[in-house]
Amino acid sequence: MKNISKSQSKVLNCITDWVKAHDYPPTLRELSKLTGFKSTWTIRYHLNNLQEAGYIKLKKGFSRGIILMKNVFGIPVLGSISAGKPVDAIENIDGQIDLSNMFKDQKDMFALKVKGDSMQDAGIFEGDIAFVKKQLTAQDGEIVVALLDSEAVVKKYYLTKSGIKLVPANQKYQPIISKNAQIIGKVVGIIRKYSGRNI
Amino acid sequence: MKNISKSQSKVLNCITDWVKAHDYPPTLRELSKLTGFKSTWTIRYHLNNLQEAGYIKLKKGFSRGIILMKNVFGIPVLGSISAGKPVDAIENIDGQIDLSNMFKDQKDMFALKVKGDSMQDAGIFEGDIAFVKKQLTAQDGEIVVALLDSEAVVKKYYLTKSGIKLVPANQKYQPIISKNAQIIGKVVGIIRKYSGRNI
DNA sequence: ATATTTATAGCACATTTGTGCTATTATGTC
DNA sequence: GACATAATAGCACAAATGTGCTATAAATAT
Repeated sequence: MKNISKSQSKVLNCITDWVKAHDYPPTLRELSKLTGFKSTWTIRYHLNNLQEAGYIKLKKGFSRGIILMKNVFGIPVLGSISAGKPVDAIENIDGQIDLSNMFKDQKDMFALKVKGDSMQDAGIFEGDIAFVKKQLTAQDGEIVVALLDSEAVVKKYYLTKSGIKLVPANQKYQPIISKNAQIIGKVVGIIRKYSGRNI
Repeated sequence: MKNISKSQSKVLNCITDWVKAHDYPPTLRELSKLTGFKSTWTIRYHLNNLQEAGYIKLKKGFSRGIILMKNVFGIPVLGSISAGKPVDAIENIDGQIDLSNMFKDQKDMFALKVKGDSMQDAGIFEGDIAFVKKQLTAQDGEIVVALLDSEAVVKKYYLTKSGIKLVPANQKYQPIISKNAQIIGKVVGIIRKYSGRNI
């Protein structure tokens, strides 16, 4: 991304602030008030430049037709932290996590609250939220959600001659081999929150 | 939430669809086209009812002043899955995960890509993204990010007479006691993606 | 069958909003 | 200092947009 002038970043910051607060973009005149620039033309001037620099996209003729390119709700991912420097030193930022886009493809996705400790050794604990992509088949070694005796279980999947083998990641439990286990989906990710509720 | 009529849910669905596609709410006339209702008054009629039912909030005088109460980008969380019934049977939905709001309080938050296997037994693996809330102190037993010899480490925190004790969750590694370890923040959650990149 | 409520349409109007143009002020550059 | 360029202001205007009102159709109750 090109670097931008002071005025341009002022406008950009006002847009992101507004979006954070309202969940929708501002109009030219709202930006005019926020930035202090008294002419809508000045705003458009900067908006056009911001668009050329790749920071926003403008929809002609639409009110509030400003689309931010950088996701507002992202969280910075730090690559490394070194002593002395403050944590928010920009140089260390490795990327930006956009939680909204983290598990896109959402129409074929659902989430499941994990019960029990059978997948403990795979780092999936009781209370974790598992993100599941709906599919009826799986490949060996993938972690799946399967329907077994009208109960949903999270296990590792293997296909054997005698049927589907569902392997827990915990020595306390035994693998299950079943001919009528039904695969519901594949676990594509998990999320865990250490304090407070997850939902 | 109150239950709503067929027309009302039609309008609501059109709004959510629009927001998913555009990232900002529609105008009355755009909704008119989407729903097929030919009068803007009809739209307002339903919008007012949707507001009373608590599904949206209307900002008077603002163009596109519709605020959705349920987060659009949420993923349904299934409480239980039972045999026979299709996965998306609505009755099973336990809640809705709103990833954007999952780790709010974002100005004091950052994320960190976990390196190494020292927290393996706590279910934190290499490659996981840890969400960290910036703070300079911690309580016994909490998982913290600490600065040790100009390197950031993720460990369990304990305070002892001889200094800060940082305990890994892996028998392969030994606890570290240090007088000049500096707490950067507390790990409030983790997220893991099983295939593909995380950022 | 009649009355009442609910749902939809149509239209006029004031306000909001993006657009286009010209003028003025700063900021450099030679 | 003269000149060119960038940045800001002001204003007029048409299109978009929310608001308010009345009329009509459909559904429901009496």
